[in-house]
Amino acid sequence: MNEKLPIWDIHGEITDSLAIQNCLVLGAPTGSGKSTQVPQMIFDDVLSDKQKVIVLQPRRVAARSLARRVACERSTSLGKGVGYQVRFENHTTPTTMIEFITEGVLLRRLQHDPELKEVGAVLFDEFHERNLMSDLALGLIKKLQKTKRKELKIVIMSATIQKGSVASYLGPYPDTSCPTLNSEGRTFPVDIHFGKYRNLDPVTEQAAEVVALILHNGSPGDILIFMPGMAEIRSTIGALARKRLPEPIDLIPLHGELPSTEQDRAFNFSKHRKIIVATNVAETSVTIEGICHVIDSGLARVSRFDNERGFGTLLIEEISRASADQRAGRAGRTKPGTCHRLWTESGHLNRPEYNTPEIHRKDLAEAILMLHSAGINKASSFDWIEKPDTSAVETAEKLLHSLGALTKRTSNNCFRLTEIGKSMLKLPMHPRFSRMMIEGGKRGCVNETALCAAFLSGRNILIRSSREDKKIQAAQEPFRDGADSDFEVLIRAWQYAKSRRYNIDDCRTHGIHAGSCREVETTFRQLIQLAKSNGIKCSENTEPDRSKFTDLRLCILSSFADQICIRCDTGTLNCKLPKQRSGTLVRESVVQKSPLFIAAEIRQISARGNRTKTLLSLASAIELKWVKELFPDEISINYESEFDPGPKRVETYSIKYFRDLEVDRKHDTNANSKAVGLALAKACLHDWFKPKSFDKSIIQQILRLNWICAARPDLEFPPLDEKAVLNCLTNAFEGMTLAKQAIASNVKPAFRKHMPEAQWEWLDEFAPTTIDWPIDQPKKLHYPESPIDKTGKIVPVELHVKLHECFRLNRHPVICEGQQIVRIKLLTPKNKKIDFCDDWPTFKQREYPKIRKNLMAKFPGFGWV
DNA sequence: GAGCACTGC
Repeated sequence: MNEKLPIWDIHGEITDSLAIQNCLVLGAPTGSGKSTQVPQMIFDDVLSDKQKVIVLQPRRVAARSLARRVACERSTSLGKGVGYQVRFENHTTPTTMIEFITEGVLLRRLQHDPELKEVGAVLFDEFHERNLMSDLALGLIKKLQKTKRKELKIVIMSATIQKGSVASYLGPYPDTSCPTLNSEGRTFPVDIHFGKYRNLDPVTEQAAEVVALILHNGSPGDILIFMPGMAEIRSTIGALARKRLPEPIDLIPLHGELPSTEQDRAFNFSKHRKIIVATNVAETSVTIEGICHVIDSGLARVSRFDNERGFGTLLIEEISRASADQRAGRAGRTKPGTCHRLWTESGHLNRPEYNTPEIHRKDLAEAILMLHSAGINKASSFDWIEKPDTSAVETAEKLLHSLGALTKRTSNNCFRLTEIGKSMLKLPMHPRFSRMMIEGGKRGCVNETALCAAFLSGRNILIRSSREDKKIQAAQEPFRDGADSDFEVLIRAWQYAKSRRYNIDDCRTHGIHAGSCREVETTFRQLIQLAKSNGIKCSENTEPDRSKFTDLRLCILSSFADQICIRCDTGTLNCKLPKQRSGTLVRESVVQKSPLFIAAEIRQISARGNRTKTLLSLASAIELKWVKELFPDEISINYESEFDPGPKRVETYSIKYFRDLEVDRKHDTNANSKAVGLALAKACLHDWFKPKSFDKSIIQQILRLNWICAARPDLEFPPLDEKAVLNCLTNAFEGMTLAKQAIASNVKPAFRKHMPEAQWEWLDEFAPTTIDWPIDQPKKLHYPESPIDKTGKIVPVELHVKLHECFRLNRHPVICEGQQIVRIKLLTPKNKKIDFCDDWPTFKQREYPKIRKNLMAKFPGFGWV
């Protein structure tokens, strides 16, 4: 034990508090010693003998190194009194009393040992990170404490803690929080500088500028720059290389996809000042000693799950204030430091206080399946620390249902675990992948599906090649040759790496990450072993078999059916997907020729100019007949007729749909004459052509009828709205296929049939085409385009007439049995508008005298009275 | 003329 650490200042409070209460929230920043000391305090001073302490860690490295340190402090060997378990590594024995384990391990353990009988306390370390798995684990452990293990201690340890929220969640009664204790950290002060104004230059340039400033000021110490991604790291390094700096520097990129040998450069000694340009890895996963200055772009790529569309997005977002503080803290580990934030102090206040917890950002399918294994079949009513969105739960349940893991129960609207679901739970991965392996068992290709599952759950094994890496691209060519699936490329590349015993140089020249390939083998072996022990048929030879590659693609189809893609054309890589989604196949995919494929990976990313792009990757060519075989009930055929504006004719197709996605279209000669007429009618309304007979008189008829419908709804005329017009035209065009025929046709009889002849006669009475006039011929009436204005009033019918022709008019003209006045548009003798008039006698008396003189002067000889 | 953060069973 190390009693000099700050956490020991509150040792008594911790032990006293846990002696009377079973929950404790402990706020303690980095350097307080909480992760190493608190587990020991609880084991030594709180629990009775033979009760184990479990310490949950979000990362394997942390679990490993903490266990080593604590074992050392207690002078025991690893696995005896103190141990750790992470995936692929178990350094615990029945005598291990303090266990550091990762979150996934705990959730797996809960499946076998749901009561955690030998455990006296569960400690959640780094809880502020709010990983989905730790939220889920906490929910399950809390439930356990409320039911079968009332004496079980729960301790939440966190650097920054959302005030009160965890404590009240764990509170013994509603509205009563569990105790909260705080400890001091042991770090040095960091001087924070904000931008003075909003700088619109790229953050990469700004960061380089700040580096130059620090160097010119002569302030010593290494510099850590936070950027959102690889591209930005590259351009920051470029910007720095172009700058004239007063001293030689060592420029080091640092991100998760870098091979570990290159990552080590950040930790190794350098004779020059180190400038490390890093992604978020350096915020939590990796700690570099000796950093004195942090330059923070304030940005990060954040993945979110789009529940509507069912795929992930990876967009650049502004980090939270808590995250910015965490980044700043990286400058104060060895001595006082500085942090330069490339945003303003007032902008800082607009940022969210904390990052969005994973439960609101991730696909919940795996978590919900785990809840089912704990007997909780209604995820939405589970006691989460923070409830997931209803839509997220529904999306996940739908996916699990479509994978066959859940059946819908009729009563209660709950889902229930199926036998398939139970065997899926035995495999540690996303339900989609486990479903694929189970299908592999049926089709005799477990090895191949397990390998693909390993690729999907691990890091990318191929080095992402940029433009200049022509050599690497050429070296990868043999893996790509003749492949029908991007998984085949990965399998061949992995086989190559394995045959070279993961030699780093051999792999690198072929564009392969040796380390990632090694991990794939470990995962693969674990999956095969689990499959075997769970009764999934495996072949003895674990080498991937080329003759199984077609079956493999069938398995992929069965578990990714909702990610079926069809190419829009051969010229572009644009594709359509079910649910009205679309995306672009990645250039490097080998599936360039197949019109139909499955994309095992879909994600939306930020593209140039604030746009986003949906990328389809890890593609596998499939055949339409496979879809019919696997999903016979989800294929439908529709006969559809469409007007083709090229040849100006209607073409008829039989169209096959998988769900709502068009997957096939064939010309069909068995055209339905009504459907063809409808297609012509639609084309006509879209102004592709106009029948000669569709003239002003018909349009006037439509306007008159619609006007009377609005003015006199009591008369119950049937309106000629768009739908009715379409119907009339459809009838008129029935039996035709060419625009030419339609143009020459007479549409009038079809419109006449819209209502009985007697009704047309009434229409002439109520809404006549003309109105009698004291002199000359009757005058034409103009009916409005839309009979009702914005305020809901009837728009009057208009009469366009020269003012001097009105003098013999005694009464204002009316229509519709005298109920509606006609609005007169008064014109000069030269047809220029003078005014509107809704009451002629009054106009004549009041307004006309005012304009008479003027009219007389301009237009003499028109008998102005 | 374009395009990818980090974990974990």
